[in-house]
Amino acid sequence: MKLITRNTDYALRALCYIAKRKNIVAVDELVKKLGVPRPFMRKILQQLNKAGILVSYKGQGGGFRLKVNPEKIYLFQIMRVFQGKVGLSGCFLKKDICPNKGECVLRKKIHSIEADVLRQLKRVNIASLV
Amino acid sequence: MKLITRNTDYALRALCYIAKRKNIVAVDELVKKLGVPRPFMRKILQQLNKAGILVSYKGQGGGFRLKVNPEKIYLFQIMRVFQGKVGLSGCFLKKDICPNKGECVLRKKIHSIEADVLRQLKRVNIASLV
DNA sequence: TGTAATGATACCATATTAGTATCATTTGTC
DNA sequence: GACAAATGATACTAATATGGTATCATTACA
Repeated sequence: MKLITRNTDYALRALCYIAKRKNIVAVDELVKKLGVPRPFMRKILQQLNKAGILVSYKGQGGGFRLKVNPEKIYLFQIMRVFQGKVGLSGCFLKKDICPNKGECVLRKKIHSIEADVLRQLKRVNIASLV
Repeated sequence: MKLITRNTDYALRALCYIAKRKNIVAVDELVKKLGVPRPFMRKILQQLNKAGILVSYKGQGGGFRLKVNPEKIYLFQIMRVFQGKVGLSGCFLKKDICPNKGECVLRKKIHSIEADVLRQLKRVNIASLV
C-alpha cells in the first residue's frame, strides 16, 4: 500500500526547489538537480500549471514559478492533482446486497480515519518542507 | 487514491459475517449473503486462512471460522494480508541526488502521517464492526 | 526570423488489482 | 469403500493504474 505515488513525490520536490530558488526555473534545471526523467518532469510541471499551482512562461528564459506563496500550497492539493480524490474506498457491495445499507459501520469507521488523514495532509505545506 | 482495496473490503465483510454467525460458515453461504463472485471469495478466504486469521475445515459440512476472538482481529492486519506493508512511499530519488540525504524533511513529515494512520488502523477490530 | 522554452496529445511499458479456471486433497455419510 | 461436498493449490486472464516516451504545435525573447 502506497499513499504517495512517484509523480506526487517528484512534484513536491520540484515545488520545494522552485520555492527555494524564488525565481523562474526551467525544466532543465529541475531535471539536473532532481535526476527525474525530462519528459516525465515536463508532464508533471504542466499538470501543476493546469492545476493553478504553477505559472509558466514560454519562450527563451521561460520556465515555471509558484503561483502562490509556498505556505499556501498543501500536500493535500498535490496529491489530488496526481492521485485523484483522496478516499479510503467506496462500498464495493451492490447497494441492495450490503447487509446494513445506510448504516454500515465499516464505512463509518473508514470515513472517520479518512477524515483524519485528510486533516493531516491539509496541514503540510510546501513552506514547511523547504 | 484508495486506501482500501476490494479484496480487503470483502475480507472484512466476510469476517464480520463469520463473527456474527459464531459457527462454521461455508463459501456458498458467504457468496449468497455478500454477492461476491464465488472464486474470488474462495481465494480471499484461503488467504485469510494462510494468514492465520481463519481456520478451515474440509469435507462435507466444512467451511471457515475465526481463529481468534473478533476483538483481536484488526483492520491493520487484514490490509497487510491483501495490500502488503502499509507505507506512504519510499524515497524515489536516487540516494546521491536527493538534496538533503538523511535529513529529508519531506520523508519525515510523511512518516509521521503514516505512523498516525497505522495507529488508527490498529485500533479498529472486527468486533467493533459487527 | 531563429531558437529556446512550454503546451497538448497520443502513445507505450510495467505493475497492480480483480477475477477465473482447474485439478488435487480431505472428510463426512451412506 | 465409494461418492459427494467441501477446501487447497496454482496458474492463468482481464482491466486499470502507474510510470514513463515521443512528437508536433505554440509562444516569445534576442
